[in-house]
Amino acid sequence: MSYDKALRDHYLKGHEKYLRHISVDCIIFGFHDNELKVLLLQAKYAGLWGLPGGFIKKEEHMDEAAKRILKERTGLDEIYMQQFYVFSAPERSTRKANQQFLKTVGLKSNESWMFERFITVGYTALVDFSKVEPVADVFSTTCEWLNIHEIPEMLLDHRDILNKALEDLQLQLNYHPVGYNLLPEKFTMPEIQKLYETILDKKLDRRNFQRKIISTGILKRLNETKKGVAHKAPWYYKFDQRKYQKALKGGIGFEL
Amino acid sequence: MSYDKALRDHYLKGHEKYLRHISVDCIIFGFHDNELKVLLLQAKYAGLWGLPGGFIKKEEHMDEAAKRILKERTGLDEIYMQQFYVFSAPERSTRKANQQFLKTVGLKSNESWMFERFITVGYTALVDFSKVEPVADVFSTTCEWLNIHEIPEMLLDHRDILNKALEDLQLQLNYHPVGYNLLPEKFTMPEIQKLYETILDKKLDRRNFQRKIISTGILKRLNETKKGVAHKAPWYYKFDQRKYQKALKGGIGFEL
DNA sequence: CCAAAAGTGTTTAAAATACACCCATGC
DNA sequence: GCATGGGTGTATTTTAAACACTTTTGG
Repeated sequence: MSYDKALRDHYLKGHEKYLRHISVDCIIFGFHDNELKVLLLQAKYAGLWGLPGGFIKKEEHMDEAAKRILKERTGLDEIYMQQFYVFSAPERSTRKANQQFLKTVGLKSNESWMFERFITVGYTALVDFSKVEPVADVFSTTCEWLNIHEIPEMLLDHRDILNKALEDLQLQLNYHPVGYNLLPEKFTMPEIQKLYETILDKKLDRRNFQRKIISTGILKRLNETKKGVAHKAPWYYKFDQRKYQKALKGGIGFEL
Repeated sequence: MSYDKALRDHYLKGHEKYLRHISVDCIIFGFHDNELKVLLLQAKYAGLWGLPGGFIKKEEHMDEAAKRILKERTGLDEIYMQQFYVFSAPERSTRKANQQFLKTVGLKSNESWMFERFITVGYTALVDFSKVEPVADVFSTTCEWLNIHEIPEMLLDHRDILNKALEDLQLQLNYHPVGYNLLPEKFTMPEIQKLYETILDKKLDRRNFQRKIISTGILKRLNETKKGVAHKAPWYYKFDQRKYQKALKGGIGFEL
């Protein structure tokens, strides 16, 4: 099936496979070069950036749909994802944004389920930047990591969704351990501190941070230090998987 | 239009008015006789109890749908409602639960949008028990307040939804002021304390509670005490609307 | 005047914050 | 040997928890 044929098919018959009116949008966070990144797609026709998203199959759990979408864009599997909010303004999915697109596939706006109203559920994922191989979807020219502080204009209400996800992430930080997927297997104390500082967008006291993160018990110090730095070598740590998973469910009580 | 005609119509043509596959369920909490109550409906045919729910009109914001449903069951307007979770298991809305119902309206299960799969969004509301006049919907024989500790068997996954709502409410207590709708216009310190104790399901220290709740600034003490009690008369308080609303948005930081 | 329940204050413990000194490494 | 940045400890402040005595009111 040719590219355009497949696309036409999706527009005309996608509703036989997917639930109408509901979509899922994923906010995929990564951490690299001491910066918080988010994975975005650049739309073919508008040129604007958008969140990786998709639809729910007729017999699929919404959580599974989110994971499937994540896998399609990143190749990653087995990632913890969490819904954080439903965006339901009737004017949020405007047909205007897709007029260009419509022409190319030769459809009228009343011919496709894709131009009906959509309510979207936002999901967040925290992933290992280095393990991601971004893959664009059929609507997009490219899929890339963008610095959280350098986000260009976005499609529809995606900017609002991203902002809400960020807020949510900052709140999550107080209840759930964060970092397992964002950091490499082993990491130093300054590295995990920088991650927290980046997410919270504020400086933290080095010594108090260390005391608190240690007191949660989710870290294990390795018998190994970082080499090749022009100062005292920091220890490597890794997450204690058992306690980390326990904390993911039960929560940890600390504030920063 | 006769009752059965209207119902048949809803089953056959409701999808022209409402979005398919998405519903809203409301967990409406009230406080009375020092007990936390929840407003439930008893289904006509199964006899089981269910949450007040409904659908989203084609051009309606989901928040508006929730408020409309609340109003239909309680008569109340202008109530703060909040989405707390989306329930999306594909097996959650089973046709089996509605077989009895099907017969009475003389429909086959593949004839109505109502028997397709539904994803539901949970909303919570905290309302003034005394102002509610419960009204059953067309699927139910009765609409009543039930004590949170005496909930009978419920429809579908409604018990899970209720449990999640309760958890959410307990968490909310740490961030948002609670009580404006649950308590009468003026109330005493022991009364609001009892409310918090009921929601959290644990005893709180009288003196420490008072100090904390006062320190939030959301209360104003009136120049009036409760009369006719065989002991020292407690002061009446009311909420400082300006600060209460501010705290609703900005949050208040305290734990109990 | 007594029982019941509210008002208020103090002492103690724990947690968060601020801060200072020492140590290892590469240049 | 010195600049850089990490490791560790301690004093201080703030917040939470535990607790006791006094006050008011109806019966």
